[in-house]
Amino acid sequence: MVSDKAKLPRFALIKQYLQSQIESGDWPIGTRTPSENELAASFSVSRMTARRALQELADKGLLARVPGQGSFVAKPETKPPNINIHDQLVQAKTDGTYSNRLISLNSVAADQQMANLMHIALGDHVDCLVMVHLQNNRPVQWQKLSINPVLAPAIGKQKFNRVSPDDYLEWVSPSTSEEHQLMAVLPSASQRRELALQDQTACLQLTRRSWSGQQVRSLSITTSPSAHYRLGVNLLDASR
Amino acid sequence: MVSDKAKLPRFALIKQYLQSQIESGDWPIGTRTPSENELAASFSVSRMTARRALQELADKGLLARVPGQGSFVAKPETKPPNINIHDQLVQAKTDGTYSNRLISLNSVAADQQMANLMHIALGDHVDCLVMVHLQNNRPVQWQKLSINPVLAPAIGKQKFNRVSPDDYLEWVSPSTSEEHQLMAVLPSASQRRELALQDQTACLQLTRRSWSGQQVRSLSITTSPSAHYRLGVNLLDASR
DNA sequence: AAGTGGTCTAGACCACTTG
DNA sequence: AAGTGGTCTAGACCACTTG
Repeated sequence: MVSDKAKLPRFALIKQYLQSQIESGDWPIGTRTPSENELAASFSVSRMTARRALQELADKGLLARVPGQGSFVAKPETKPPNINIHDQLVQAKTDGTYSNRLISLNSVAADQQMANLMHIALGDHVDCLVMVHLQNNRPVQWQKLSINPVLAPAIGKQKFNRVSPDDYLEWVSPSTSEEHQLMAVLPSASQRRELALQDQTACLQLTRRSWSGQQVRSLSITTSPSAHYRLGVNLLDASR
Repeated sequence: MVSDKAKLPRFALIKQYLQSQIESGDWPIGTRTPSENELAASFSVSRMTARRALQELADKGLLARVPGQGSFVAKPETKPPNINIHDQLVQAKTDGTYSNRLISLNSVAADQQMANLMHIALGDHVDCLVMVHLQNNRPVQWQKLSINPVLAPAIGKQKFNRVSPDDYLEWVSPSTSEEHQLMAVLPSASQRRELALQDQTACLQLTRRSWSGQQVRSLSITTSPSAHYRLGVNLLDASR
């Protein structure tokens, strides 16, 4: 019962104390906390140890430290909403209910827009595949994926189906950074057909550019009907 | 020229050195960095100072530190895409080009779904307003905002127009946490009229629930045509 | 046994804001 | 002048993995 508490290092105990004072509301926003020296004295600890507790809470954004004045309880800043763009088909992949269907695979010459987006020369060749991702054999996402052949030359020889090209790409050439853009679109006639949509439905379209170091690795456009694809906490089905 | 470098504390210099080795690719992923003791020796610095450089880079995710073994260059984990949900009308608000038009403002009794979502009792009253947000007098966003009157009682007396109800709410009762859900929808006939949309367009719909401590403060549904509202890096207009 | 990172101490000097 | 946080030192003990 007490055993796990005894193992906590001293700076963590001080941190716990400070955090509980803040989160309980005992110290409202703007309150001055005990100084490093005061904490060091009251916890019988060196100043460096007291300092560490304060500093780590400041790093977390709970405190603001002002040289010459002291440490103050900070206004909890609104955390950037953590919309997880990647987790959509992950469940299906671990389930084993994931599969996909390749619609086309071509090597095409880049037009001006593609060249700009992929930072290559006009006319350079790009591997371009169009496919549909399925869960339990029902199409849930359409994708057009353009790949820089310099970074993933063997793409034409791969057989996908259980493995998505994105996962394969991540394997042969991990992305070092990504950019995203999200918008709502109406699917084209061919997209509707490939997604087996009866009537006109709004779709979320995610455009993603992945980099490997200084080079653009791939450009992906995924389109998913809202019935299958929502981002964030599910607030609408909250009727429990 | 050199003056700003001279002011950097020593731990920051060591940090710079380590970071440059990592980012230049000289130390690929998995490389073992010099140990705390080695860095301390080569920079003529105490171990605690060398340690700080390594520790702060580990906190940033650039290094992984393993007791007994050493510090290693870590795989840059894909940062959660930082889609900033709030920044959409911010520009207009600082410009002065923002305004809004109130469509309705009612106190309504909560139905079962609303009661569940707002964590109140069935039949409790909720302030509910519907409005359109404009930029340069052109409608760009439709909103339905439901407010817990316990937390913002004076809402009926406010005159909005240059100030959005969201900003007012944030003023009288800052949110401590928020949940979001994003989906694509087709606007209803009345939404199309209020947004002055000629033909059917796909819209991004953001549902947001804000909390003040343990209580639900407000529930907001915003709907914006994609022409006005995209999230993330603009990849499609990248034709420079 | 030698090396690693994790924690901690008791000092020090600094620039800074406060009464 | 006294207090604050920011930086730094030269030690210490620890649990741990390595040859």
